[in-house]
Amino acid sequence: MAKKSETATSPRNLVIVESPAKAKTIEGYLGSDYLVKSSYGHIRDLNKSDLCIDIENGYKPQYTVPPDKKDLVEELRRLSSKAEVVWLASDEDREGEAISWHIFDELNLPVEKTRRIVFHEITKPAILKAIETPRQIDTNLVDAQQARRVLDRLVGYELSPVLWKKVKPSLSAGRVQSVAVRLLVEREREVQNFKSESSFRVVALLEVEQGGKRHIIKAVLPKKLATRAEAEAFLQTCQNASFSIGSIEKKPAKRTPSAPFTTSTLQQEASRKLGYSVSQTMVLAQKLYEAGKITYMRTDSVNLSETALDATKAQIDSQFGPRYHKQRKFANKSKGAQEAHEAIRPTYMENLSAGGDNQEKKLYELIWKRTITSQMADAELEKTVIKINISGTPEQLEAQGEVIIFDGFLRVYSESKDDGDVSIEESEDSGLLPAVESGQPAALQELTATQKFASSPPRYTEASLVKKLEELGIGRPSTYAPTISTIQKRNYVLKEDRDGTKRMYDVLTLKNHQIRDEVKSEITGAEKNKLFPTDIGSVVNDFLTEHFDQILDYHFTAKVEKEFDEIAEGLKNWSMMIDSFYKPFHINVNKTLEESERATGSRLLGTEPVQGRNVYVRIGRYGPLAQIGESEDEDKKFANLRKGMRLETITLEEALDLFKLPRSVGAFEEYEMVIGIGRFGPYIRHNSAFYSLGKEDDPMTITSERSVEIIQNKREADAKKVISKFDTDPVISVLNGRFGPYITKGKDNYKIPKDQDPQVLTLEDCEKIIAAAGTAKPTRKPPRSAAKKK
DNA sequence: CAGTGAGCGAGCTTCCGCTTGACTT
Repeated sequence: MAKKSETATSPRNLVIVESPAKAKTIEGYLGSDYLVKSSYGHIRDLNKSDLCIDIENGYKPQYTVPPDKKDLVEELRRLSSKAEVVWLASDEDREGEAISWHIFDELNLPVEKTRRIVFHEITKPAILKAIETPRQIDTNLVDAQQARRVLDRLVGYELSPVLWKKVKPSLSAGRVQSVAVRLLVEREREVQNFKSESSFRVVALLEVEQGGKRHIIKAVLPKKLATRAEAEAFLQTCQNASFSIGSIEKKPAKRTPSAPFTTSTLQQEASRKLGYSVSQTMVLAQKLYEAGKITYMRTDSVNLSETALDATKAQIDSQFGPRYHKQRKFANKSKGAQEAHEAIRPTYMENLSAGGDNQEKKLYELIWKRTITSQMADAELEKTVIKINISGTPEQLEAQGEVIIFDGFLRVYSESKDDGDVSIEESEDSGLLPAVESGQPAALQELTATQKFASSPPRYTEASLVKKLEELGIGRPSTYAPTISTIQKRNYVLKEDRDGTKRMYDVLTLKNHQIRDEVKSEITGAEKNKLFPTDIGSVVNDFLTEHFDQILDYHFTAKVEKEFDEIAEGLKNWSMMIDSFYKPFHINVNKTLEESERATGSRLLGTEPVQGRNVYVRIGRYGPLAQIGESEDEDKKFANLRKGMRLETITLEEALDLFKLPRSVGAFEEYEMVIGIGRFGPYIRHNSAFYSLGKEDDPMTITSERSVEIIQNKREADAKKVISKFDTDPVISVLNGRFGPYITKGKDNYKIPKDQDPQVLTLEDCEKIIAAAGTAKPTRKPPRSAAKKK
């Protein structure tokens, strides 16, 4: 590839796009008369440190070029002054139009040499066509973006300070993040309040004869039995009944592939199939994009270019045969679809594999499969339903079978479903059923009625939250991942695993005309990588929903989006739209600041049994706490809530238990041993030293003897810790650590080379090792506190 | 690191949506 030098033959045309990877591709299509540069997104914005909106003057925004964009803007200024024509080729959506306008405005480009062009796929014909049909900057669309920008700034920068005063410093609120947190808080409450009702599900195994062979059919009773008594009665009816095949029904069915990936569906599938977090998926996709392997990864379009459709067809024809191909054009549901990009797809369908490491390869494979299958034929199935008669009751059992007649797209890929999307019936294995005849007898092998508990609505994962936000029209492909990380950074939300609890359930079995009764156990409610609202998240949410219900409304974004569309169509003036929002909003902000109580999430749990004083929980300066007595009382007592405890769900008993620690378990070597629970778990304090309890020790019941044992074990381990000390240099010593022997000097640690014996190292040996490591970075302890610092 | 829990209030924090780098090994 011949590299163009811009100084040698200064090109007459400067094209500015948003992304450098895109610039590189396009330059290849356009020949030497064109220089293609990237703006790297927006080149200027409202300054962070201030509101930067002139409320008195039609909400005029004050834009600044951020320091890290100064050089870039200067370069674009220089190149554009030399060029004869500047082509502004940012994306064809609201933000893209604004990016072009900001460049135009900031660089003072003369109108006569400026052209606005757009294309929604990066193919040569699309680019050339765009060049042939330039237009002017659409100022209505730009105004719609300014309205969006100004509204978000006003909401974020007026609401957040209310939280600093009324809840806690450094908190934040915004049109997108606050609704995301609300979804989680409300779902968590649904889960907590869920009363799991149980019913009995009946499954029968029946033996039939067909073609001289015996087959087992699995059949279910379509309706669930509400009570144990009903289940028992049903089994009794079946106890001496005879079974026979009733009707047999066959009907064709089909399955249809999904549309190609958008940002949100890619995040969901990568989460379900590969276990990637939302941000992990984006980082990997970015690498594939930069390497030219896939199209742009931040898109809400399901559209494929003509080029891509042709390439996909060719690939299917050669790999699977023409019968497997079916051209499909997918359209976006939202009518105001801002189709700036294509769907996410491989740039070259003939690349079956791509990506630097294993994770990238897996993601690429997912994208390739999803793209290919979107253009493949339906899978054709035959569904069979066999009804089974029971003598002595009109109830029938039902066996379902499904046979794939033609696999179609299933040959490559089957999409997985979110939690809760799959009903129990669908998830059952339903394969081929034997070719029985109506009236034929069936012999009951076994019939069970199993108690099943209804499950609560599922907690959100990162990806399912993104899905929900997208459904509500909240947030954009470029912000899903950052939003998810913001609400975690603010400590509104925690992503974690939770252990389930044991639950007993009844199983009634009918076999050999005998009914047997069993109690079995199962683990329920275990969660992996789910989002849980924290106490602070819930308190902030309740405060905001109480005082700013308009902003927290799930349809607020949809409502303002409609107005932005009207601005874009020239039907509405943007600053008037903002004004009619801001005036009442601002009054409400001031009213809330003046009138509302501090939000602490305080709850009165009950009274403590000895003196009958009130027991509260609330958020204190250092987090959630329990309190005995009134805040005015001199002798009130406090205790921290422990990890996993929540203001909303803690009981009086659990709160009272918190006050039982620290407690003394007697004396040892003339010092008291005190049991407590600190930041790092349960401990024994003895002679101002701390000893951690083992996992098997319960701080409430641990004995004096066991405590002494723990202290002595720790002392022994510490004694083994020091291998050598040197009198001449007390800073240096050889120690035994978690990862084996090492040398320590002050705060720095050094590895001991494998060929040296740690036991016999002299001070000189140590100094040599340190000097050898000298220029290299010493192995440091992981910076634990770094994340907590502000 | 194993506490604290308010208070005068300095000076700080904060939004959403475009897009990638990089102090070094």
